[in-house]
Amino acid sequence: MRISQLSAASGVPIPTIKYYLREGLLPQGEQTAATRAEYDEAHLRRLRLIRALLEVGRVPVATIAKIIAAVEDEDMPVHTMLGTAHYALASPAEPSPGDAEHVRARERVEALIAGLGWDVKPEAPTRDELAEILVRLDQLGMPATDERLRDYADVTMRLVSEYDMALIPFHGPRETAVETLVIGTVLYGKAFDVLRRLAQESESARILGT
Amino acid sequence: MRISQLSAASGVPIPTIKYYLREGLLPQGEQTAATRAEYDEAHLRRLRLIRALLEVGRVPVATIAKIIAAVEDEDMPVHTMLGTAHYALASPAEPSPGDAEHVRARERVEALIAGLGWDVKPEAPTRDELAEILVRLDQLGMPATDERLRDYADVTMRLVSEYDMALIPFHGPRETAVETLVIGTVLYGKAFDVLRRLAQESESARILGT
DNA sequence: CTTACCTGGATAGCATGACTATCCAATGCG
DNA sequence: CGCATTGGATAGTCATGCTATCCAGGTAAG
Repeated sequence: MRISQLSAASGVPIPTIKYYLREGLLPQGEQTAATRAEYDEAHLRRLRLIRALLEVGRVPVATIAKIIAAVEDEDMPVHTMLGTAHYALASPAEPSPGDAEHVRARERVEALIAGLGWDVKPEAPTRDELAEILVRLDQLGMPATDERLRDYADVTMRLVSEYDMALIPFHGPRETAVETLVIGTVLYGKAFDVLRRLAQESESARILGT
Repeated sequence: MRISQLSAASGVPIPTIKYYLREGLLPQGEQTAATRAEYDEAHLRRLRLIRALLEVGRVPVATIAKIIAAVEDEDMPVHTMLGTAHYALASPAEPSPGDAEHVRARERVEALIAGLGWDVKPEAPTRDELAEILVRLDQLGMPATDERLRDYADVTMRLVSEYDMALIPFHGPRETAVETLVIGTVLYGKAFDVLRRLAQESESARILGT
């Protein structure tokens, strides 16, 4: 299919598709002539993934590009690729990881992870992300209790191991594994968020008698 | 305290504080003279809330302004105020709520909510948000099973009723109730997200034998 | 006093991110 | 044959969230 058909099938304007091609989010089509290239189903699928990450997950274009680059680097082993993709989805580095409050929160995070017996790399950016949230909660006068964190973590792990990770085809094509991981992280993450807000509304109505 | 002290105490630059004042995120200080105003602890607290929502939750300034406006409208009953704040936190309207796919997904959402016995207003934007995610998952060839959605929802409701809503001082000052709700939605929502990513990393390491 | 420094208020400018528009020469289909 | 389409390149746009500059009135240490 040509670019105009790819555009029609996906609903993405041609200039935007060209932009994604430039940014390396979408692989080049197969050149059939100097001014003609063919696109296929894989491009359409990739385009849908890009739009889902951008529009639902608000993942920056630059982050998507990093993930794609890891997929396309055939020399990278699958677990490294998945790790790269995963870390790319972390929020951009927080400003504070230096002060005393953050260090203390960071220690609470270490203790939590150790207590759960989780296997998380010491340099995972996720650790600082969580610590930063604890700092903010403290500053707002609503510190998170160990019990609450622990409970959230237990529930999270159950769902992750039962669904998110159980469904990843680790030994299939690399592209598919990353796709499944990213969809699990971003789209189901968002689904979780929305369900939480729905549950909050329902509980609020129940408590306040609508 | 004067603006320079507020700035020093919060770490937010003076021009940024002035910007928040202009946008109505922060109430005016008490004017003590034509060119002098006094700020207090409430301003500092509000500033910390704003920064947490912006930096951790990535909530747009315009959305924060809407929430503040609801708090400041003394005529608005508490449950209306909480509803307003809550809906303001929904993602900006999705583009598709018209086509056939979305309508079908929307019906699945209705069925889910009904099946759970949740009390959610028919016009809640959250319904469309969830439907939109289901549409994307379908398009990506990874449709969400009813079982998975149901399981996510059950777990979510347990945590929400046990923590998020249980801790809201519904009958205290209106400002505090909204603050608690918003923190519960945004900061704990983010904490959940980070815990999920930590759990995913740990599971991935376990499965791939690191 | 007085003089250097803050203030609050107003206006304008900037950086980033995600597009969108315009050109251009080379096709290629009818 | 001739005109719409294509790929590639370059530049412009729009929304956000600040940041910088001015200005005149006010404060406060010496």
